[in-house]
Amino acid sequence: MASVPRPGRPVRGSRSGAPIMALFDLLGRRWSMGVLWTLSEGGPCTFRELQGRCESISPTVLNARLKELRGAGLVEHDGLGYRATPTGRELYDLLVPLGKWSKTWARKLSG
Amino acid sequence: MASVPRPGRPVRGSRSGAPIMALFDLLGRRWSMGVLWTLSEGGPCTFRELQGRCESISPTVLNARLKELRGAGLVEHDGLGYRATPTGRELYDLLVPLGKWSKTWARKLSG
DNA sequence: GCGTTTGCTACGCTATCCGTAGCAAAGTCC
DNA sequence: GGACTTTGCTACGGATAGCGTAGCAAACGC
Repeated sequence: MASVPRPGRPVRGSRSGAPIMALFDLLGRRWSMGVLWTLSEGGPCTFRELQGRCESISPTVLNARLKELRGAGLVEHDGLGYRATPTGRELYDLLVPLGKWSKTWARKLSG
Repeated sequence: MASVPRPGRPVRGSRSGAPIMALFDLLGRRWSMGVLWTLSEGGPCTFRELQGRCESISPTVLNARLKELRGAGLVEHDGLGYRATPTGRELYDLLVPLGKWSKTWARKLSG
């Protein structure tokens, strides 16, 4: 499996390991933001339900993304299932404006 | 080449084509956010200089990302080179908080 | 016991990404 | 005019990441 990108160490796309590049490396993987988004919006849930919420994700990739997000301290797993950590919540809060913006973007593209 | 994700049409990861999922599809590709970030931070520049700023991107992928970002109306190309469009700027402005946040995230992970 | 749920892995295939090389078109200089 | 450089981009072959389907071991419910 690919290693979990961590700020301060060289990551894909940056020898310096600048935090933003480490973050982009982490989030710039298929389904990374989608999983965090879905988990934060819909609330904590099991692996299988998360798979269901993300209509078309394969368990292989879901598991990979969850490992990475857990390694990055954004998602955690307890007896009841998966949930966003407070840190993951923070990041989700920063993604919310993207959700709003994407709607106006959609109008621009179609109109 | 992969098609440019557009809101309103089914995209990777969402049959509904919800704008946010189309955006995640677009941004959740290697170097997508990095290119937009680099272009917005450093200002307009040529293909080759952009390649230089992104230390380790291959021209194949840079060209693919640029086509997608242009198709999405976030980047444009004139006689002088590439630049972020006003829309691309808007999106960049939403990414800036991620840059700030990533620094505290980095401290959390290392400390 | 027996069925269900859960988290996850195995497998083979496709798509994406990689580095290196190089090409055609457009300047730039003399 | 002709040589040189810059620019945007493509070709190629190999490596990595992601895909869908199937299934397994452990934990639970009854």
